[in-house]
Amino acid sequence: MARQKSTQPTEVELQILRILWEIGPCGVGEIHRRLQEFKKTNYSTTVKMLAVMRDKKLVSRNESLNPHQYRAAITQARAQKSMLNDLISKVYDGSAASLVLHALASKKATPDEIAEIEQLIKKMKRGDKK
Amino acid sequence: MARQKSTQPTEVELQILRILWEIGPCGVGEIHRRLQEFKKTNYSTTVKMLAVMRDKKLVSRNESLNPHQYRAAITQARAQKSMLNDLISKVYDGSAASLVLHALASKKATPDEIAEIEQLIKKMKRGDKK
DNA sequence: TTGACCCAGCGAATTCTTTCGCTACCATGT
DNA sequence: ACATGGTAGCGAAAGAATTCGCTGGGTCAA
Repeated sequence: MARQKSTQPTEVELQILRILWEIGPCGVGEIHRRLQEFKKTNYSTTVKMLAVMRDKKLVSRNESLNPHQYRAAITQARAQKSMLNDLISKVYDGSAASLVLHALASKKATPDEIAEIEQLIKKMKRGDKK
Repeated sequence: MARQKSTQPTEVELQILRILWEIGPCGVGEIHRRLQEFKKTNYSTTVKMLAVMRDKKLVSRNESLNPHQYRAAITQARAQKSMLNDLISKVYDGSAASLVLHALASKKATPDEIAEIEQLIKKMKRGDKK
């Protein structure tokens, strides 16, 4: 009688994934060193988290190398989409549009980014017409 | 030596908040009944969750009424924004624009919503110019 | 009064998450 | 051979989230 595992990566798992996404496959040492930049946790903790994440299939590792080399088992884009869809359904009642409005209103995008968004919207409108 | 409280409402808390946002202030019974539509948890559980949420200031209640009347202590818009910003910083490296692109690409918006988004973008561009 | 029923709450149990202590295995240099 | 330092892992502890059992309060009708 308790809670069920979330389908999404947790806080710390996400921090580790972000490191792997940024620098690519590497050993525990490197991951730990990066983690230290904003967390003061023990080396054992990092090793353990990686073990847990292996159980959850969030990372895989190559044991033939020494030290063992870890790599993210999911792409950043896929994780982002998954978490975004989660948020949309759980907090925005499935309305992606109202989320977009909030996002645009609160954080300002660069002109380039705005242009990109406009392009996408044009494309969507064409798609709708047909 | 463990994890720190998240600043965001949890899964169940969110479900309860959504009920309160939708139907407005009400007693535990009503909340529990709505909750049952997609969760088969005990009445005690609902009461307990509301107690926890009161500790966290997510809800408040009026005890002079009988049964006690609960109301959300945060608005839906505020919660949405807060969780959205969380997601942007944690998973999108602070780039609201790339989140917007994902959101628009994966979920389709209605023409009306797209028009609204276009309006906002126009407004932003004018703002930038000045 | 007694039973049925809703309301309220405490404290414990369970599961997930995060953390670490302790142990041990290599290398490499002294 | 022995200390040193990076690597690896297990098992336990602590905290957070979620669940419920049990208890006791009212109200209302038979």
